[in-house]
Amino acid sequence: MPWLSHSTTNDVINQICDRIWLAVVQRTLRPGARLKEEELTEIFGTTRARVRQALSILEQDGLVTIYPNRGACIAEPGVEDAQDAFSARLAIEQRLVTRLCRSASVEDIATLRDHIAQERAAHARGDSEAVIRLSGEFHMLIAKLSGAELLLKILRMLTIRTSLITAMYQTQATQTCGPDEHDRILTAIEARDEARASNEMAHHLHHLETALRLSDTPIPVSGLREALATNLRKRSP
Amino acid sequence: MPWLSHSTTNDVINQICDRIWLAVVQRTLRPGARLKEEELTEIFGTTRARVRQALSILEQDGLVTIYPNRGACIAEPGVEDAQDAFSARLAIEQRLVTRLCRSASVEDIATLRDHIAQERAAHARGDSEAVIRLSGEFHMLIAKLSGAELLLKILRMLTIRTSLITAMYQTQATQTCGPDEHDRILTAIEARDEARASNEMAHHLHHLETALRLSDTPIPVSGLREALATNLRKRSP
DNA sequence: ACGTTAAGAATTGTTGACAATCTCGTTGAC
DNA sequence: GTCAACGAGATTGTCAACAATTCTTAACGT
Repeated sequence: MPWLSHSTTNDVINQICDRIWLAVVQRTLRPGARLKEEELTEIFGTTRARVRQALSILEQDGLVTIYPNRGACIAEPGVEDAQDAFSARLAIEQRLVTRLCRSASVEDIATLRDHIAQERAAHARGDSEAVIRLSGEFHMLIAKLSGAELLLKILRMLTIRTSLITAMYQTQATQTCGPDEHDRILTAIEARDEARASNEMAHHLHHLETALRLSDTPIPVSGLREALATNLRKRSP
Repeated sequence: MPWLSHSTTNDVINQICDRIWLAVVQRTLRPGARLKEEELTEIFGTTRARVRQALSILEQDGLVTIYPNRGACIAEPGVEDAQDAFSARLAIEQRLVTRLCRSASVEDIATLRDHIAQERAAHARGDSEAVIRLSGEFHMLIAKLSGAELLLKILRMLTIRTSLITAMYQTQATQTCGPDEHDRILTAIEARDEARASNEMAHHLHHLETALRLSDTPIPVSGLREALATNLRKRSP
């Protein structure tokens, strides 16, 4: 259920990381949002040292930016970073699906199919938060099933960037191109057609990227907030 | 001069990370070597908290593994990780050289040519430590010149893995295939021939990997140490 | 009114001592 | 002689108070 076990063995820190990461993915925390240490200690009922460690990890992952002596904020990657991230994702994920075509077991395929079913369900009932989250999880799932620890870690870093970018440059309800494309990828995997799976993945990622590129010039969401109001409080859970 | 600026803004921590990373690259620190916190505090003349932060970062990078309540050691990646790392490096670096073919300035090319000259010099005078270090730096340099922050960070993680693997599974003086192949890559970049540059890079990485794969069955260097003796002291600088 | 400056509040960074855990040599029973 | 329990020493993990920095607010002079 937690998105991904981090490298830390400490449960509390992992929980902090996961919750923040989840909040970003489902748009509860916008890029640029302030993360005060004391606030987090209260929320998670822990000490400031733990929060500090968690923030340090999240900075390594690229989810938050720590301005020395000034605090931590959800990161605001630029368009450059977005292009790099998509570029790298293309390279990594094509390799992942190719590998999965060879190594996927019937259970793996069943797992993926089940996941897509969940996506469809969320899409059908208009639960946009779940759609966004599940859509990202699909790609992480492919990495996890392919069994490559390292590639999973890298893909996580890349997904964080693209998620942030999506949160920043999303004009309106650019539907995250429903589960149909995921289904096409899975079908190719099931048919053990490496070339087709690779192509479908490329098409899918390209689709994602271009959907974002539309809103290239507009200013990031939090730019306004940062420029105008300063004392916004985060909603309490 | 420092291999790569980390994400931290703290100079001391960066220095610790760089020195350890350098020591690993030039085989002063072998995989599996113990890293006691107090020892490091003395060496770098800092506090234990800083050392702890540095170790945490290095763990994120995959250079050290931290065993809870038992201390930190230089990581010992398995052959699986090696294959993944090379696989990812291939994907990333092909993209990097392709990009560099378009964006490289004359100064960039001069920088690369100068670097290869240094490699040749080190190779000529039999300075194997410098050869290993410079050979790795060449790839990082390509990433840096291509201007992609993210890809540089990822390549660093991958290079760490392959360096560790090289240190572990290197049978004898498997010469790190001299600077000639680097030169071929640079020539292709200079000619703006994207396809050829990409191919040369692929060939180069494949060469690196197969040179390692030869010693697949043998046990990692520090496996012996870990299994037999436990109280080895690191040489003092 | 505007910009500047300075004290106070809020927030982050650091330190040192203390607690928890592990390592390893010793002792003792079988 | 072998093995298990034990305890001293060593090493890592945690915490709470203290220090340093930044942000806010308000007063002040021009």
